Amino acid sequence: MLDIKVIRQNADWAKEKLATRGIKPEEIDKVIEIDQKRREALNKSETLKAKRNQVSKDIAQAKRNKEDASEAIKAMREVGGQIKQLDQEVEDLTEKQRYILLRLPNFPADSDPIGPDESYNQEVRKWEEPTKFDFKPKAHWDLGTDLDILDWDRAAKVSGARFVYYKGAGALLERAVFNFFLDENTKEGYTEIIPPYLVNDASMQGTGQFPKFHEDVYTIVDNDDPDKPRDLTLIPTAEVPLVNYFRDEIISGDKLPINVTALSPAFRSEAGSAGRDTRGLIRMHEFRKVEMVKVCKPEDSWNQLEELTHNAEHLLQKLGLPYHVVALSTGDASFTSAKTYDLEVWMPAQDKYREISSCSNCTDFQARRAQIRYRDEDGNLHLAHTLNGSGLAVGRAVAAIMENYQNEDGSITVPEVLVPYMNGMKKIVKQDSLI
RNA sequence: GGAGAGUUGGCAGAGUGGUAAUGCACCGGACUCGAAAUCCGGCGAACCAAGUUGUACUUGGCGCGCAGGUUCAAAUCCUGUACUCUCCUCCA
Repeated sequence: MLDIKVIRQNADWAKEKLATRGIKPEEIDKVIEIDQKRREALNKSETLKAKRNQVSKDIAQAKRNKEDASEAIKAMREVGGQIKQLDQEVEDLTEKQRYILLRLPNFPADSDPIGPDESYNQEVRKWEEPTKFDFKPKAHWDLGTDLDILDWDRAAKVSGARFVYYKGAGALLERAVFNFFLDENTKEGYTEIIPPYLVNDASMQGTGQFPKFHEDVYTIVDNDDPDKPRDLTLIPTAEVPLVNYFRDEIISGDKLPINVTALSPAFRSEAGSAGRDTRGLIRMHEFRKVEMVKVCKPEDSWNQLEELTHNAEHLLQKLGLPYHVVALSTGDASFTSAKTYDLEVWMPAQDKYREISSCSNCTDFQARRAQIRYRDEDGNLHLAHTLNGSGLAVGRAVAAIMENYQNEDGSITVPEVLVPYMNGMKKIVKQDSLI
Protein backbone atom coordinates (compact mmCIF):
# COMPACT_ATOMS: atom_id res chain seq x y z
CA MET A 1 0.00 0.00 0.00
CA LEU A 2 1.23 3.46 -0.86
CA ASP A 3 1.52 6.23 1.69
CA ILE A 4 -1.31 8.73 1.26
CA LYS A 5 0.97 11.44 2.66
CA VAL A 6 3.52 10.83 -0.09
CA ILE A 7 0.76 10.99 -2.70
CA ARG A 8 -0.72 14.11 -1.12
CA GLN A 9 2.61 15.94 -1.00
CA ASN A 10 4.01 14.79 -4.35
CA ALA A 11 0.91 14.40 -6.46
CA ASP A 12 2.54 15.08 -9.82
CA TRP A 13 5.44 12.78 -9.16
CA ALA A 14 3.07 10.02 -8.03
CA LYS A 15 0.96 10.37 -11.18
CA GLU A 16 4.02 10.20 -13.38
CA LYS A 17 5.42 7.13 -11.62
CA LEU A 18 2.17 5.21 -11.59
CA ALA A 19 1.38 6.10 -15.19
CA THR A 20 4.25 3.80 -16.17
CA ARG A 21 2.36 1.02 -14.45
CA GLY A 22 -0.91 1.71 -16.20
CA ILE A 23 -2.60 3.83 -13.56
CA LYS A 24 -4.58 6.79 -14.83
CA PRO A 25 -3.76 10.19 -13.25
CA GLU A 26 -7.47 10.67 -12.51
CA GLU A 27 -7.20 7.86 -9.97
CA ILE A 28 -4.66 9.89 -8.05
CA ASP A 29 -6.74 13.06 -8.27
CA LYS A 30 -9.67 11.10 -6.93
CA VAL A 31 -7.83 9.67 -3.96
CA ILE A 32 -6.42 13.10 -3.09
CA GLU A 33 -9.88 14.62 -3.24
CA ILE A 34 -11.27 11.93 -0.97
CA ASP A 35 -8.37 12.44 1.41
CA GLN A 36 -9.07 16.15 1.55
CA LYS A 37 -12.74 15.59 2.42
CA ARG A 38 -11.82 12.91 4.91
CA ARG A 39 -9.49 15.17 6.81
CA GLU A 40 -12.05 17.97 6.89
CA ALA A 41 -14.68 15.68 8.38
CA LEU A 42 -12.14 14.24 10.78
CA ASN A 43 -11.23 17.69 12.01
CA LYS A 44 -14.83 18.62 12.65
CA SER A 45 -15.42 15.37 14.49
CA GLU A 46 -12.32 15.75 16.63
CA THR A 47 -13.21 19.29 17.59
CA LEU A 48 -16.63 18.11 18.76
CA LYS A 49 -15.11 15.19 20.62
CA ALA A 50 -12.78 17.52 22.47
CA LYS A 51 -15.83 19.53 23.48
CA ARG A 52 -17.70 16.43 24.56
CA ASN A 53 -14.78 15.22 26.66
CA GLN A 54 -14.57 18.57 28.40
CA VAL A 55 -18.31 18.79 29.08
CA SER A 56 -18.39 15.19 30.25
CA LYS A 57 -15.78 16.06 32.83
CA ASP A 58 -17.93 18.96 33.96
CA ILE A 59 -20.96 16.70 34.17
CA ALA A 60 -19.04 14.22 36.28
CA GLN A 61 -17.93 17.04 38.55
CA ALA A 62 -21.47 18.43 38.83
CA LYS A 63 -22.85 15.01 39.70
CA ARG A 64 -20.24 14.62 42.39
CA ASN A 65 -21.37 17.97 43.78
CA LYS A 66 -24.97 16.80 43.54
CA GLU A 67 -25.72 19.60 41.11
CA ASP A 68 -28.14 19.47 38.23
CA ALA A 69 -26.48 18.68 34.89
CA SER A 70 -29.51 17.96 32.77
CA GLU A 71 -28.93 21.04 30.64
CA ALA A 72 -25.43 19.93 29.67
CA ILE A 73 -26.56 16.36 29.13
CA LYS A 74 -29.26 17.53 26.80
CA ALA A 75 -26.78 19.61 24.81
CA MET A 76 -24.32 16.74 24.62
CA ARG A 77 -27.00 14.44 23.33
CA GLU A 78 -27.15 16.60 20.25
CA VAL A 79 -23.38 16.81 19.94
CA GLY A 80 -23.23 13.05 20.23
CA GLY A 81 -25.52 12.76 17.24
CA GLN A 82 -23.38 15.12 15.20
CA ILE A 83 -20.26 13.20 16.11
CA LYS A 84 -21.87 9.96 15.07
CA GLN A 85 -22.81 11.44 11.73
CA LEU A 86 -19.35 12.87 11.14
CA ASP A 87 -17.64 9.65 12.15
CA GLN A 88 -19.83 7.79 9.70
CA GLU A 89 -18.72 10.24 7.04
CA VAL A 90 -15.07 9.77 7.98
CA GLU A 91 -15.49 6.02 7.89
CA ASP A 92 -17.12 6.06 4.48
CA LEU A 93 -14.40 8.28 3.07
CA THR A 94 -11.65 6.21 4.68
CA GLU A 95 -13.16 3.11 3.15
CA LYS A 96 -13.33 4.75 -0.26
CA GLN A 97 -9.74 5.89 0.04
CA ARG A 98 -8.62 2.50 1.21
CA TYR A 99 -10.42 0.85 -1.67
CA ILE A 100 -8.30 2.80 -4.12
CA LEU A 101 -5.05 2.64 -2.16
CA LEU A 102 -5.19 -1.13 -1.76
CA ARG A 103 -5.44 -1.47 -5.52
CA LEU A 104 -2.60 0.87 -6.48
CA PRO A 105 0.69 -0.87 -7.24
CA ASN A 106 4.03 0.06 -5.73
CA PHE A 107 6.02 2.99 -7.15
CA PRO A 108 8.57 1.64 -9.63
CA ALA A 109 12.24 2.35 -9.01
CA ASP A 110 13.93 5.01 -11.13
CA SER A 111 16.17 2.35 -12.63
CA ASP A 112 13.29 0.21 -13.95
CA PRO A 113 12.95 -0.03 -17.72
CA ILE A 114 9.79 1.86 -18.64
CA GLY A 115 7.23 0.05 -20.74
CA PRO A 116 3.81 -1.57 -20.63
CA ASP A 117 4.79 -5.24 -20.97
CA GLU A 118 7.52 -7.86 -20.98
CA SER A 119 8.84 -6.79 -24.37
CA TYR A 120 10.43 -3.83 -22.58
CA ASN A 121 12.33 -5.99 -20.09
CA GLN A 122 16.08 -5.62 -20.24
CA GLU A 123 18.70 -8.33 -20.06
CA VAL A 124 21.14 -7.38 -17.31
CA ARG A 125 23.63 -10.22 -17.60
CA LYS A 126 23.99 -13.72 -18.95
CA TRP A 127 25.73 -16.76 -17.52
CA GLU A 128 27.06 -19.40 -19.91
CA GLU A 129 25.83 -19.99 -23.43
CA PRO A 130 22.70 -22.06 -24.08
CA THR A 131 23.40 -25.78 -23.94
CA LYS A 132 24.38 -27.29 -27.31
CA PHE A 133 23.31 -30.77 -28.41
CA ASP A 134 24.42 -32.88 -31.34
CA PHE A 135 21.01 -34.48 -31.37
CA LYS A 136 17.50 -33.07 -31.14
CA PRO A 137 16.81 -32.51 -27.43
CA LYS A 138 13.54 -33.85 -26.09
CA ALA A 139 11.07 -31.87 -24.00
CA HIS A 140 11.16 -32.75 -20.30
CA TRP A 141 7.59 -34.04 -20.35
CA ASP A 142 8.54 -36.61 -22.95
CA LEU A 143 11.74 -37.48 -21.13
CA GLY A 144 9.75 -37.88 -17.94
CA THR A 145 7.17 -40.15 -19.51
CA ASP A 146 9.74 -42.22 -21.38
CA LEU A 147 11.85 -42.73 -18.26
CA ASP A 148 8.66 -43.33 -16.25
CA ILE A 149 9.64 -40.77 -13.64
CA LEU A 150 6.78 -38.35 -14.34
CA ASP A 151 3.22 -39.64 -14.70
CA TRP A 152 0.86 -37.13 -16.24
CA ASP A 153 -1.99 -39.44 -17.13
CA ARG A 154 -2.57 -40.77 -13.67
CA ALA A 155 -2.31 -37.27 -12.19
CA ALA A 156 -4.98 -36.16 -14.65
CA LYS A 157 -7.13 -39.09 -13.53
CA VAL A 158 -6.68 -38.39 -9.85
CA SER A 159 -6.56 -34.59 -9.77
CA GLY A 160 -6.94 -33.08 -13.23
CA ALA A 161 -4.92 -31.04 -15.66
CA ARG A 162 -1.77 -29.29 -14.42
CA PHE A 163 -0.98 -31.92 -11.80
CA VAL A 164 1.74 -34.57 -11.87
CA TYR A 165 3.08 -37.63 -10.08
CA TYR A 166 6.85 -37.81 -9.60
CA LYS A 167 7.90 -41.44 -9.33
CA GLY A 168 11.06 -43.30 -8.31
CA ALA A 169 14.16 -41.42 -9.47
CA GLY A 170 11.90 -38.50 -10.42
CA ALA A 171 10.69 -38.12 -6.87
CA LEU A 172 14.25 -38.53 -5.66
CA LEU A 173 15.42 -35.80 -8.04
CA GLU A 174 12.73 -33.37 -6.85
CA ARG A 175 13.67 -34.07 -3.25
CA ALA A 176 17.40 -33.73 -4.04
CA VAL A 177 16.81 -30.37 -5.68
CA PHE A 178 14.89 -28.80 -2.83
CA ASN A 179 17.19 -30.18 -0.19
CA PHE A 180 20.14 -28.79 -2.13
CA PHE A 181 18.47 -25.39 -2.33
CA LEU A 182 17.64 -25.31 1.37
CA ASP A 183 21.16 -26.34 2.33
CA GLU A 184 22.75 -23.72 0.10
CA ASN A 185 20.44 -20.96 1.29
CA THR A 186 21.13 -21.90 4.89
CA LYS A 187 24.87 -21.65 4.18
CA GLU A 188 24.28 -18.16 2.81
CA GLY A 189 22.78 -17.10 6.13
CA TYR A 190 19.08 -17.75 5.67
CA THR A 191 17.19 -19.34 8.54
CA GLU A 192 15.12 -22.30 7.43
CA ILE A 193 11.41 -22.14 8.19
CA ILE A 194 8.56 -24.55 7.70
CA PRO A 195 5.54 -22.27 7.56
CA PRO A 196 1.80 -22.95 7.51
CA TYR A 197 0.46 -23.56 4.01
CA LEU A 198 -2.98 -22.17 4.78
CA VAL A 199 -3.18 -18.51 5.69
CA ASN A 200 -5.92 -16.06 6.64
CA ASP A 201 -7.15 -13.07 4.65
CA ALA A 202 -5.20 -10.58 6.72
CA SER A 203 -2.02 -12.33 5.64
CA MET A 204 -3.05 -12.40 2.01
CA GLN A 205 -3.70 -8.69 2.23
CA GLY A 206 -0.46 -8.06 4.09
CA THR A 207 1.65 -9.30 1.21
CA GLY A 208 -0.58 -7.75 -1.43
CA GLN A 209 -2.38 -10.75 -2.96
CA PHE A 210 -5.70 -9.54 -1.62
CA PRO A 211 -7.94 -7.77 -2.43
CA LYS A 212 -6.88 -7.65 -6.06
CA PHE A 213 -5.89 -11.20 -6.92
CA HIS A 214 -8.62 -13.35 -5.44
CA GLU A 215 -9.18 -15.34 -8.60
CA ASP A 216 -5.56 -16.55 -8.73
CA VAL A 217 -5.73 -18.58 -5.54
CA TYR A 218 -7.63 -21.44 -3.91
CA THR A 219 -9.70 -20.47 -0.91
CA ILE A 220 -11.13 -23.04 1.47
CA VAL A 221 -14.92 -23.20 1.69
CA ASP A 222 -17.14 -24.65 4.35
CA ASN A 223 -18.54 -27.97 3.16
CA ASP A 224 -21.85 -27.25 4.87
CA ASP A 225 -22.16 -23.97 3.03
CA PRO A 226 -20.03 -23.88 -0.12
CA ASP A 227 -20.92 -20.27 -0.79
CA LYS A 228 -19.25 -19.23 2.40
CA PRO A 229 -15.46 -19.04 2.10
CA ARG A 230 -13.54 -19.73 5.25
CA ASP A 231 -10.88 -17.30 6.29
CA LEU A 232 -8.20 -19.63 4.87
CA THR A 233 -6.40 -19.72 1.56
CA LEU A 234 -3.83 -22.17 0.19
CA ILE A 235 -0.63 -20.20 -0.19
CA PRO A 236 0.36 -19.26 -3.75
CA THR A 237 3.93 -18.81 -2.49
CA ALA A 238 5.79 -19.15 0.81
CA GLU A 239 6.35 -15.41 0.58
CA VAL A 240 2.93 -15.00 2.21
CA PRO A 241 3.58 -16.89 5.47
CA LEU A 242 7.23 -15.78 5.57
CA VAL A 243 6.56 -12.05 5.26
CA ASN A 244 3.50 -12.24 7.50
CA TYR A 245 5.61 -13.86 10.19
CA PHE A 246 6.71 -10.27 10.81
CA ARG A 247 3.26 -8.73 10.51
CA ASP A 248 2.33 -6.33 13.32
CA GLU A 249 5.75 -6.80 14.85
CA ILE A 250 8.33 -4.33 16.00
CA ILE A 251 11.78 -5.66 15.20
CA SER A 252 14.87 -4.59 17.06
CA GLY A 253 16.98 -2.67 14.52
CA ASP A 254 20.14 -4.61 15.29
CA LYS A 255 18.45 -7.82 14.09
CA LEU A 256 18.21 -6.47 10.55
CA PRO A 257 18.64 -7.67 7.91
CA ILE A 258 16.69 -10.86 8.67
CA ASN A 259 16.95 -13.64 6.08
CA VAL A 260 14.58 -16.60 5.99
CA THR A 261 14.04 -19.42 3.53
CA ALA A 262 11.32 -22.04 3.23
CA LEU A 263 10.27 -24.93 1.08
CA SER A 264 6.56 -25.00 0.46
CA PRO A 265 4.03 -26.11 -2.04
CA ALA A 266 2.56 -23.26 -4.06
CA PHE A 267 -1.07 -23.46 -5.13
CA ARG A 268 -2.25 -21.41 -8.09
CA SER A 269 -5.51 -21.51 -9.97
CA GLU A 270 -3.80 -20.23 -13.14
CA ALA A 271 -7.00 -18.46 -14.10
CA GLY A 272 -6.49 -16.71 -17.38
CA SER A 273 -3.62 -18.86 -18.55
CA ALA A 274 -5.70 -21.51 -20.30
CA GLY A 275 -3.85 -22.86 -23.31
CA ARG A 276 -0.43 -21.66 -22.13
CA ASP A 277 2.22 -24.18 -21.11
CA THR A 278 -0.33 -26.94 -21.11
CA ARG A 279 2.36 -29.62 -21.04
CA GLY A 280 5.14 -30.22 -18.60
CA LEU A 281 6.20 -28.88 -15.26
CA ILE A 282 6.23 -25.21 -16.17
CA ARG A 283 2.70 -24.21 -15.13
CA MET A 284 1.09 -26.37 -12.46
CA HIS A 285 -1.76 -25.87 -10.02
CA GLU A 286 0.52 -27.21 -7.33
CA PHE A 287 4.31 -27.09 -7.28
CA ARG A 288 7.08 -26.83 -4.76
CA LYS A 289 9.23 -23.77 -4.41
CA VAL A 290 12.00 -22.69 -2.10
CA GLU A 291 11.50 -19.06 -1.24
CA MET A 292 13.85 -16.50 0.26
CA VAL A 293 12.62 -13.46 2.18
CA LYS A 294 14.57 -10.55 3.56
CA VAL A 295 13.45 -7.87 5.99
CA CYS A 296 15.83 -4.94 6.20
CA LYS A 297 16.28 -1.23 6.80
CA PRO A 298 15.18 1.10 4.00
CA GLU A 299 18.68 2.36 3.29
CA ASP A 300 19.88 -1.20 2.82
CA SER A 301 17.21 -2.68 0.58
CA TRP A 302 18.81 -1.98 -2.80
CA ASN A 303 22.01 -3.75 -1.75
CA GLN A 304 19.91 -6.56 -0.36
CA LEU A 305 18.13 -6.96 -3.69
CA GLU A 306 21.47 -7.47 -5.43
CA GLU A 307 22.48 -9.96 -2.77
CA LEU A 308 19.20 -11.83 -3.00
CA THR A 309 19.51 -12.06 -6.76
CA HIS A 310 23.07 -13.34 -6.47
CA ASN A 311 21.95 -15.94 -3.94
CA ALA A 312 19.42 -17.24 -6.45
CA GLU A 313 21.93 -17.12 -9.31
CA HIS A 314 24.44 -19.04 -7.25
CA LEU A 315 22.05 -22.01 -7.18
CA LEU A 316 21.77 -22.10 -10.96
CA GLN A 317 25.52 -21.77 -11.33
CA LYS A 318 26.17 -24.70 -9.01
CA LEU A 319 23.66 -26.75 -10.98
CA GLY A 320 25.42 -25.68 -14.18
CA LEU A 321 22.24 -24.37 -15.78
CA PRO A 322 22.65 -21.52 -18.30
CA TYR A 323 20.52 -18.50 -17.46
CA HIS A 324 20.22 -14.78 -17.84
CA VAL A 325 19.01 -12.04 -15.54
CA VAL A 326 16.29 -9.70 -16.72
CA ALA A 327 15.19 -6.40 -15.20
CA LEU A 328 11.42 -6.26 -15.47
CA SER A 329 9.77 -3.25 -17.04
CA THR A 330 7.42 -1.04 -15.08
CA GLY A 331 4.42 -2.71 -16.69
CA ASP A 332 5.61 -6.29 -16.17
CA ALA A 333 6.79 -6.13 -12.55
CA SER A 334 4.50 -7.52 -9.90
CA PHE A 335 2.00 -5.40 -7.99
CA THR A 336 4.04 -5.11 -4.80
CA SER A 337 7.45 -4.68 -6.34
CA ALA A 338 9.50 -1.52 -6.88
CA LYS A 339 12.12 -3.45 -8.80
CA THR A 340 12.25 -7.04 -9.95
CA TYR A 341 14.98 -9.16 -11.48
CA ASP A 342 13.78 -12.35 -13.12
CA LEU A 343 16.18 -15.23 -13.51
CA GLU A 344 15.40 -17.16 -16.64
CA VAL A 345 16.89 -20.59 -17.19
CA TRP A 346 17.65 -22.06 -20.56
CA MET A 347 15.09 -24.65 -21.71
CA PRO A 348 16.59 -26.48 -24.71
CA ALA A 349 13.42 -28.10 -26.05
CA GLN A 350 11.59 -24.78 -26.16
CA ASP A 351 14.75 -23.08 -27.40
CA LYS A 352 14.25 -20.20 -24.99
CA TYR A 353 14.76 -18.90 -21.48
CA ARG A 354 11.99 -19.48 -18.94
CA GLU A 355 11.47 -17.77 -15.58
CA ILE A 356 12.76 -19.79 -12.65
CA SER A 357 13.10 -17.05 -10.06
CA SER A 358 11.73 -13.60 -9.44
CA CYS A 359 13.63 -11.39 -7.01
CA SER A 360 11.85 -8.26 -5.85
CA ASN A 361 12.41 -5.30 -3.61
CA CYS A 362 8.96 -4.41 -2.27
CA THR A 363 10.38 -1.39 -0.38
CA ASP A 364 7.86 -0.35 2.30
CA PHE A 365 4.81 -1.40 0.26
CA GLN A 366 4.18 -4.69 2.07
CA ALA A 367 5.52 -3.34 5.35
CA ARG A 368 2.88 -0.60 5.36
CA ARG A 369 0.08 -3.06 4.71
CA ALA A 370 1.42 -5.57 7.18
CA GLN A 371 2.75 -3.06 9.73
CA ILE A 372 6.26 -4.48 9.82
CA ARG A 373 8.38 -1.99 11.71
CA TYR A 374 11.71 -1.75 13.43
CA ARG A 375 13.09 0.39 16.19
CA ASP A 376 16.37 2.20 15.49
CA GLU A 377 19.17 3.01 17.95
CA ASP A 378 17.39 6.23 18.91
CA GLY A 379 14.23 4.34 19.78
CA ASN A 380 12.28 5.63 16.79
CA LEU A 381 10.01 3.42 14.75
CA HIS A 382 10.21 3.02 10.99
CA LEU A 383 8.62 0.78 8.41
CA ALA A 384 11.01 -1.94 7.30
CA HIS A 385 11.61 -2.94 3.71
CA THR A 386 10.77 -6.45 2.51
CA LEU A 387 12.26 -8.46 -0.33
CA ASN A 388 11.44 -11.83 -1.72
CA GLY A 389 12.84 -14.14 -4.33
CA SER A 390 12.54 -17.73 -5.39
CA GLY A 391 15.55 -19.78 -4.60
CA LEU A 392 14.31 -21.56 -6.66
CA ALA A 393 11.14 -22.93 -8.21
CA VAL A 394 11.70 -26.64 -7.73
CA GLY A 395 9.57 -28.07 -10.54
CA ARG A 396 11.00 -25.73 -13.10
CA ALA A 397 14.51 -26.50 -11.88
CA VAL A 398 13.82 -30.22 -12.31
CA ALA A 399 12.51 -29.54 -15.81
CA ALA A 400 15.62 -27.51 -16.66
CA ILE A 401 17.93 -30.21 -15.30
CA MET A 402 16.13 -32.89 -17.30
CA GLU A 403 16.37 -30.98 -20.53
CA ASN A 404 19.89 -29.59 -20.16
CA TYR A 405 21.41 -32.82 -18.83
CA GLN A 406 19.68 -35.25 -21.19
CA ASN A 407 21.67 -37.75 -23.20
CA GLU A 408 21.02 -39.06 -26.67
CA ASP A 409 19.78 -42.40 -25.27
CA GLY A 410 17.08 -40.57 -23.26
CA SER A 411 18.84 -40.93 -19.92
CA ILE A 412 19.61 -37.93 -17.70
CA THR A 413 22.97 -37.25 -16.13
CA VAL A 414 22.64 -36.07 -12.54
CA PRO A 415 24.39 -32.71 -11.97
CA GLU A 416 27.47 -33.26 -9.83
CA VAL A 417 26.26 -31.23 -6.85
CA LEU A 418 23.11 -33.35 -6.66
CA VAL A 419 24.79 -36.76 -6.70
CA PRO A 420 25.20 -36.87 -2.90
CA TYR A 421 21.56 -35.82 -2.58
CA MET A 422 20.61 -38.68 -4.94
CA ASN A 423 22.24 -41.28 -2.73
CA GLY A 424 25.10 -41.53 -5.20
CA MET A 425 22.98 -41.93 -8.32
CA LYS A 426 24.85 -40.44 -11.30
CA LYS A 427 22.41 -41.13 -14.07
CA ILE A 428 18.67 -41.52 -14.31
CA VAL A 429 17.65 -44.39 -16.55
CA LYS A 430 14.30 -45.95 -17.38
CA GLN A 431 12.41 -47.02 -14.29
CA ASP A 432 10.35 -50.16 -13.86
CA SER A 433 6.64 -49.54 -14.12
CA LEU A 434 4.64 -49.81 -10.93
CA ILE A 435 1.71 -51.59 -12.44
C1' G B 1 -17.03 -30.49 18.06
C1' G B 2 -18.51 -29.49 23.74
C1' A B 3 -17.57 -26.83 28.63
C1' G B 4 -14.96 -23.25 31.40
C1' A B 5 -11.23 -19.34 32.30
C1' G B 6 -8.57 -15.45 30.33
C1' U B 7 -6.71 -11.12 26.91
C1' U B 8 -5.22 -3.93 30.42
C1' G B 9 1.70 -0.13 28.91
C1' G B 10 8.43 -3.04 27.96
C1' C B 11 6.97 -6.65 32.20
C1' A B 12 3.82 -7.69 36.48
C1' G B 13 -0.92 -6.25 37.94
C1' A B 14 -5.53 -3.38 40.17
C1' G B 15 -9.75 -1.32 38.37
C1' U B 16 -18.28 -3.40 37.91
C1' G B 17 -20.44 3.52 34.40
C1' G B 18 -17.44 9.60 35.63
C1' U B 19 -12.44 9.34 31.71
C1' A B 20 -6.59 3.85 33.34
C1' A B 21 -4.02 2.59 40.56
C1' U B 22 0.44 0.58 42.02
C1' G B 23 5.13 -2.00 41.53
C1' C B 24 9.35 -3.30 38.46
C1' A B 25 11.91 -1.56 34.28
C1' C B 26 13.17 2.91 31.69
C1' C B 27 14.51 8.39 31.19
C1' G B 28 16.02 13.13 33.65
C1' G B 29 17.76 15.41 38.15
C1' A B 30 19.67 15.67 43.34
C1' C B 31 23.14 13.44 46.77
C1' U B 32 28.34 11.27 45.63
C1' C B 33 35.27 11.66 43.79
C1' G B 34 32.33 7.93 41.08
C1' A B 35 28.83 4.03 41.52
C1' A B 36 25.12 1.52 44.37
C1' A B 37 21.35 2.66 47.69
C1' U B 38 18.09 6.72 48.67
C1' C B 39 15.22 10.99 47.36
C1' C B 40 12.64 14.23 43.62
C1' G B 41 10.48 14.46 38.87
C1' G B 42 8.91 12.22 34.18
C1' C B 43 6.85 8.07 31.68
C1' G B 44 1.95 3.42 27.80
C1' A B 45 3.67 2.03 22.64
C1' A B 46 1.70 3.02 18.16
C1' C B 47 -1.53 5.74 15.04
C1' C B 48 -4.39 10.18 13.09
C1' A B 49 -5.24 15.50 12.59
C1' A B 50 -4.16 20.68 13.23
C1' G B 51 -0.54 24.24 14.40
C1' U B 52 4.38 26.26 15.26
C1' U B 53 7.68 25.28 12.30
C1' G B 54 11.02 22.70 10.42
C1' U B 55 11.68 17.09 11.61
C1' A B 56 11.33 18.34 17.27
C1' C B 57 7.58 20.22 20.01
C1' U B 58 2.45 21.97 21.31
C1' U B 59 -2.75 21.00 21.22
C1' G B 60 -6.57 17.71 20.20
C1' G B 61 -8.33 12.97 18.78
C1' C B 62 -7.56 7.88 19.57
C1' G B 63 -6.22 4.18 22.95
C1' C B 64 -7.82 -1.66 28.07
C1' G B 65 -7.63 -8.49 22.05
C1' C B 66 -10.91 -6.96 17.69
C1' A B 67 -15.80 -5.17 15.78
C1' G B 68 -20.50 -3.29 16.82
C1' G B 69 -24.40 -1.53 20.37
C1' U B 70 -26.53 1.12 24.86
C1' U B 71 -25.20 6.02 27.35
C1' C B 72 -24.25 12.94 28.19
C1' A B 73 -20.14 9.56 29.48
C1' A B 74 -17.80 2.50 28.54
C1' A B 75 -11.70 -0.99 30.45
C1' U B 76 -16.40 -1.44 33.20
C1' C B 77 -23.05 -2.97 30.71
C1' C B 78 -24.98 -5.75 26.05
C1' U B 79 -24.05 -8.52 21.25
C1' G B 80 -20.75 -10.75 17.97
C1' U B 81 -15.85 -12.42 16.98
C1' A B 82 -10.42 -13.79 17.19
C1' C B 83 -6.71 -15.79 19.93
C1' U B 84 -4.49 -18.22 24.39
C1' C B 85 -4.94 -21.75 28.40
C1' U B 86 -7.47 -25.98 31.02
C1' C B 87 -10.77 -30.17 30.76
C1' C B 88 -13.84 -33.53 27.71
C1' U B 89 -14.45 -35.64 22.73
C1' C B 90 -11.97 -36.88 18.23
C1' C B 91 -7.42 -37.59 15.67
C1' A B 92 -1.90 -38.00 12.46
